[in-house]
Amino acid sequence: MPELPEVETVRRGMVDAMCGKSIEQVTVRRYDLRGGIPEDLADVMTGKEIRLLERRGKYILIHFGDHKTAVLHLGMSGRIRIYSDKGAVENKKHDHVILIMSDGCVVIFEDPRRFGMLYLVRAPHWQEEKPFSEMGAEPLSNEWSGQDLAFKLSNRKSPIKNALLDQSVVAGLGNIYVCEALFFSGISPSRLAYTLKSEEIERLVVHVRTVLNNAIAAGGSSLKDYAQTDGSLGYFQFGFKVYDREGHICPNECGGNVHRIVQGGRSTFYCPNCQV
DNA sequence: CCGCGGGCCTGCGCGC
DNA sequence: TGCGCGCAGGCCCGCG
Repeated sequence: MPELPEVETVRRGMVDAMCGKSIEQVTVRRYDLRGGIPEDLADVMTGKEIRLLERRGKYILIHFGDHKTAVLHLGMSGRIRIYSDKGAVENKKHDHVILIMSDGCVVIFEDPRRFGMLYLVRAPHWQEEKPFSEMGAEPLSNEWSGQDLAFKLSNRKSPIKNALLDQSVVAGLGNIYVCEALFFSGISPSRLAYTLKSEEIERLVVHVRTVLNNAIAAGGSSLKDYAQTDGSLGYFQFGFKVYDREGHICPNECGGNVHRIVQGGRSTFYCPNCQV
């Protein structure tokens, strides 16, 4: 799925269309997404005013200011499309949930692979529920630091690549941005997490933040499935240094080239020359 | 408790 | 042009 920058881009796109407005009508076309859409979703959401849209890791929280909060996750292929009025709406095969807002604007949750999720949690104590209760720090917040990351890595025997994909270590990273951050940090993805020195961990924190911020500024990355809420594409994918660039020369011009290996069943891209 | 592999779905690009 | 295969940004579960 979209990783943190794409989810943040989607959240920002949803704010104007939804915040301060109420939901007039909810249509659920399919309930059998991963985890299942709750049967009472429409009952709970209809008529509610949206007070706040918040992101936590790769999740978007839709707060109504009452005892329920809706949780949206885009899975691997989820999208949100927004139309400013009903007349402009296109119907697509995998449109699973359609929200009509009080001003006539339409918000559609589309997800071909159905790995996405939309469900309800208790409010205001949603952070006490899984997966939020087990989630690591927000990497762009002040609560995240080299010290925090070092603590999380101190007993980890898995490769640093795998550890950074674990949402309980730090929230919101996925395959792309982990590869990119490790490249900028000059750290091999195969290094066992607990062997990183504090100075390397400090570097990693800096580069994770930089790569995420740059990607958000570019509107995220558009691979096969991801687009912004107005259908336009992010363009950060043109800035990838190593991700999906197997065989290309290393952007550091070290004389080496980008390799692909498989870790935990997923592709990792890196420069064996620059990343040690 | 931890780490790994498989499963969940559909669509796309590639090679034959 | 058509078809089968491998692969994809994530997460959860069960096993060792």
